[in-house]
Amino acid sequence: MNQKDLYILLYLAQKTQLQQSFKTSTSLIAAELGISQQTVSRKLLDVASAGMIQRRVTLSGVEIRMSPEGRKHLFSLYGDLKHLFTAKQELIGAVTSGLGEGRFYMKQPLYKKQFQSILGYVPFAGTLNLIVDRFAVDAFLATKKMQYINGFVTKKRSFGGLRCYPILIHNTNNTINAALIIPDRNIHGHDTVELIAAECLRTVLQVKNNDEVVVQ
Amino acid sequence: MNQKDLYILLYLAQKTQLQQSFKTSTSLIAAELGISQQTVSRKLLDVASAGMIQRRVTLSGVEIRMSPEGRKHLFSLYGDLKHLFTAKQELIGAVTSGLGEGRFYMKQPLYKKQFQSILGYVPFAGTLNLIVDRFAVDAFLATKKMQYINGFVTKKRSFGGLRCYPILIHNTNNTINAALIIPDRNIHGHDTVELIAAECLRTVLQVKNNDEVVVQ
DNA sequence: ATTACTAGGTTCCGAGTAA
DNA sequence: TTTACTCGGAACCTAGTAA
Repeated sequence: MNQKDLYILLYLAQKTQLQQSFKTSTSLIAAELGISQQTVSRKLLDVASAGMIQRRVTLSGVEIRMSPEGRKHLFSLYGDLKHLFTAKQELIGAVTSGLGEGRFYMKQPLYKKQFQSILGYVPFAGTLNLIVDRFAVDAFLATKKMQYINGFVTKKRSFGGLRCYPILIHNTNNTINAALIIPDRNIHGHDTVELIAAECLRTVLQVKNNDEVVVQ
Repeated sequence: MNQKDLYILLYLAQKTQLQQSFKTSTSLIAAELGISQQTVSRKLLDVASAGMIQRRVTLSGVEIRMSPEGRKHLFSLYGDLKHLFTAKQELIGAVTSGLGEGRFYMKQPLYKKQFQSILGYVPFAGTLNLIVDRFAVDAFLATKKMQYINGFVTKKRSFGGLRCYPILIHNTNNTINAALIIPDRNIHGHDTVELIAAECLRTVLQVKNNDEVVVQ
């Protein structure tokens, strides 16, 4: 079967739920897929001759079933996608110096209270900054659960909200629960992320600037 | 993006593992996919302008990344396939009279012994025969685990092997563990399957000929 | 009403080649 | 070496229509 006809097979798989037979007509499929009746007729013949479906012409249209080969073909695609989406995602970053701002933020009681309830611990007063690939961050975070830390206002100034992703951070020295945070008012570009944990990450991981750590 | 270009996106998803960037060249992809360099160049432009990938031309080729939209697109496909393949499969059949052969077979000690070890019980001496859709059987059994019952020879005659699938059978009256068996020497067409259980299924399910039961 | 053939029009592909 | 344009030819799609 031509790779390009995959969408036809997917359509038929949906309609047959992979096992029931499906009574329809070429013009009905044509209307649903936005192509001509003639093309549907031809495509069904193609897909059937590739052994992907069983096709029977009746008085009132066509009756279609997925064949074992068709199911096998789609199952293999399913396996590939499953592998891609469930593979352990990780983000590699190099340690860099923060601006010392993190320490100030982490001391705010209204942040601390929220972190305690979301993460189960009060973070160490200081963040570990990592230089990462901005695109890799997007992809990595897409697979992680986000929890929002609300901003607030004090007499002196206002503090913005933060997106907080619980993660695991490790290098050759250690592995610890931590959280990746992205302030709404981001002082870094998207090439830098901040990590917080119950303890001082620099100490626990025994890292200095430019050392690599892995976030999972 | 054109539905037909899905195979390109799948190829790129594999190569990038959905998140890493992937340095390659149009001619390299062309060779791997068996199409021309020119077509690859055009397809990459198409897929990129559909927002599915991020593409950067470098001195030595192209660098490709999946975009969030591309991942979303594939994730939705993954979800569809997952739904299809993990949906609870069931087989509906109508009770019919056997030829009384089942009872004879079920009395053979060498079958009984194997059933005991595979199913955990000695089946009732008699089978319940169901008329089913032969294609639906294939599809249904494809999702089930098969266990083989060996044939054997006695002084009087030889007995063939059986394929045995542990299943759940139910109707409005009851639900019980049972097994679907398909003799290697099938006396029925593929339109009939035989079911065995610890007890007499006709009695437990309170069924007579033509009543419907569901096999899961 | 169907499916599916033929014919012609459109799209798509790839060889050549510019940048 | 690249990517990607032009353009001729191949592949593909759909209108018309037979069965």
